[in-house]
Amino acid sequence: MSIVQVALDVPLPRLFDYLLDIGAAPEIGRCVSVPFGSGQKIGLILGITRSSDQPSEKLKQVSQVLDNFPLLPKDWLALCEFCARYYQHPLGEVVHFALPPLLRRGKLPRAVKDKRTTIETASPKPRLLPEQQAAVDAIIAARGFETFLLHGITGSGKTEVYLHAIDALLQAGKQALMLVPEIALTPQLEQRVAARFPSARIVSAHSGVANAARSRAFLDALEGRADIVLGTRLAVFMPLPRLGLIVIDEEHDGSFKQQEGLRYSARDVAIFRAKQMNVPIVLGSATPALETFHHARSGRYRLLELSQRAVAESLPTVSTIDTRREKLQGGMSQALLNAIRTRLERHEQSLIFLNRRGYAPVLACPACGWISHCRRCAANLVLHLVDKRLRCHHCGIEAGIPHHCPDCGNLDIHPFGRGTQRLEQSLGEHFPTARILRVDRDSADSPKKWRALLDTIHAGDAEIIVGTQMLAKGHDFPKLTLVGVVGADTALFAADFRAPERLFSQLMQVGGRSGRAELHGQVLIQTEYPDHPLYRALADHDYARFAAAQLKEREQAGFPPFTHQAMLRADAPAMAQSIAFLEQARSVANEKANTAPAINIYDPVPMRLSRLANRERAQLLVESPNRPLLQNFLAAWTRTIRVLKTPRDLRWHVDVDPMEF
DNA sequence: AGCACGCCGACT
DNA sequence: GTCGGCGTGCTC
Repeated sequence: MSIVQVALDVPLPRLFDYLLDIGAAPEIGRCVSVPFGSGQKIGLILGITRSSDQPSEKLKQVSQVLDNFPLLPKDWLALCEFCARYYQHPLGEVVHFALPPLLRRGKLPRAVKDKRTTIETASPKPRLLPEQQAAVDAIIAARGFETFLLHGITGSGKTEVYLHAIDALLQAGKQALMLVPEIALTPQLEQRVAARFPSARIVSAHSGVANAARSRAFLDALEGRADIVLGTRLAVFMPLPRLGLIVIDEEHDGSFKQQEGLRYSARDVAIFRAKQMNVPIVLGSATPALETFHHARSGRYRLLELSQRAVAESLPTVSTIDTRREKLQGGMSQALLNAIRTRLERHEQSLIFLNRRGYAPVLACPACGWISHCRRCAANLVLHLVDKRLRCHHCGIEAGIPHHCPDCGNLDIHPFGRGTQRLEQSLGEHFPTARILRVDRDSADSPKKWRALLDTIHAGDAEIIVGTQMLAKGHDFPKLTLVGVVGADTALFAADFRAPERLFSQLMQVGGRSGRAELHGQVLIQTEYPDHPLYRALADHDYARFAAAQLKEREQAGFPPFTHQAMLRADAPAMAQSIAFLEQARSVANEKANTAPAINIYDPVPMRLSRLANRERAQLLVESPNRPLLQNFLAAWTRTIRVLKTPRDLRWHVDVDPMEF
C-alpha cells in the first residue's frame, strides 16, 4: 500500500494524498480517478510517499488508475510546476489547464485514420540571402540551449529562416514547436508549412481546433508521432519528447500573454522550456519587445539581424503632418484629405488607421503641451470622470482636476485624443461617392464577418478603409498605397508605459501593409508632436534607435526590464470593497516586506470602470529589481492573502509580469 | 471552484 | 409543519 500525491482541478495550492493498493504500481505522471468531496475527480499522480501529513483515517483510496492513458512525462510535469510557482497559481489547475479538454475529463479521443494528404512535390526551398543563411547557420549550429532574437524588418524573410532551421531539425529526427500570435494563425501558414514538409506530420493547437482533434494532437505530440507542432500560446504546453527547436514568431505580440486564469506568458514559458530541454529557441520580430531587445543587447540572447528585404518592395515613405496650426476638418488635416483624394483618382486604396484602443485618458493642455504627470514617479495621471479625480495607476497618488493649465493658465484643457470619433462620418462628407469600409471590433465581431470584410478589401471594393489595430497585421492589401494615422499622440502620453512601444510596433506593421513593387507606399501621421523621437525613428525605419531611447527612459523611470513587477487585482460589487481588500493585503505585505528589502509596494488604485456591469476593479503594484526575491515574497504573500477573511463576492488574482495597467 | 450543511421566511 | 434562500466551511 502506498500513498500518492494527486493534482486535482481545484483552486487550492496543494496536492491531495490518496491510498493506492499494491495491485497497481504507482507511477508519477499517471492519470487517476479519485473520490473528492461528494463526487469523483480526475487527477494526476505527482508524487509517491510512504507517509502523509493527513491523519490516516482521512485518506481515501484511488478509485481507478487510468492506465490506458499515456504517462505524462517528467519534463512536462516540471514545466507545469514551474508555471505554478512562477505565476502563483495552484498546481492542480495548471496541470489541468495544460491538458486538452477531453483528457482533462478523463476521456480519450477516438482514434482516426491518419488523413495526412500526400502532396506530390514539396514546395521548393527558396534561395536565401546571405543574412538569412547566416541566421539559419547560427541556429543550426547551436549546441543545446540558446536564445536567439531574429530581428528582421518587414519583408526580410523571417519565416524562411524558421522553415530552413526546422528543415535541418527534422532531418536530425527532432520535433519543432512553432508559436504564432492568435490572429496570425491562418490556414495560409499551416498550408505553407505543410507544403514545405510534405512527409512531416504537422499538428495544430489553437482555440479553433475542436476538442477531439486537440486531444489527438496532444497524444500525437506526446507519443512522438508529430514532427511539427504549430499553434498559439496554448501550444507551449504540448509534450514533445524529441523537441529540438522552439520558434516564437512575432514574439512581441500581446496575445502570448494570457489575461485570465493562469496568466502566463507563452514566450517566457517557452524560454524556460528551451532551457529545461536544452534546445535553441528563436524569437522573431520586426519590433521586438523591449525586454527581449534589452537581453539581446546585453548579450544574454544572441542577436541575428535581417536588414535587407527579401521581396522586391521598397519600404514606405513615413512622414508626419503637423496639426498644431491647423483647424482640423472632422479630425483630418487638409494634407491627409488631399492624399486620400489623390488615391481615389488613381483607383488606389487608403487606410485610415485610428489609434483609439482603450488608452487611459490623460489630461492635456493643447496650448503649451502640459500633461498631467505624476510628481512621485515617471507615470502620467489618469482622468477618472466618475469621481472627478486624477490618479496615478503606478503608485496610486491622487489629485483633483485643475481648472486651468498649471503651466500657462489656459482654461481649455481636456482629455488627450478627443475628436477622432467623428472621423468616419466626416470622411463620408468629404468623399460622398467613395466606397468607405469600417473595420473594427463591431463590424468584424465574428470570423465570418471578418472574412467578408477582408474579401471586400481584396476585391478592391473598398476605396477608403477606416480601421483600428485589427487591420495592422497579417494581411496584404494589394491596392493599398496610403496609410493615414489619426490619434496616435494619445500613446505618447498614455498612463501605460508600454503604450509607445505598442504604437511603434503597430505603425511599423500597418505601414508595411502599404505599397508594392510598382506602387510605392506612403504613411502620413497626424500629430501635434512632429519632432517626437518616436515618429522620427519611425520615419527612418530605425527600430534600434527607438528601442535604445525607450530603454533609457525605462531605466531612468525604473520600469521593466529594469525592475520586475506583479499586480494584485481585486474586483467586487463596490469599489470600496476592492480597495479595502487591497489595503488589507498591503498591510500584511508591508509586514513581510520588512524582512525583504528591495520590494516596493505601492498604494491600491481603482482601475477605470470595467464595462462588465456591477463589478468594480482595483489593483496594487509590487516591484523589485530582484526577481527571485520578488518570487519568494509573492509566494509568502499569496499564502497569507488566501487565509484573509474576505467578502464572498470579492475575487482577486495575482498577475506576474503584468501587461495591463 | 463545487458542494454540503445549516439556520430563518412563505407555502402546497 | 416543510421547501428553499444563500452564508460559511471543507475538500486527501
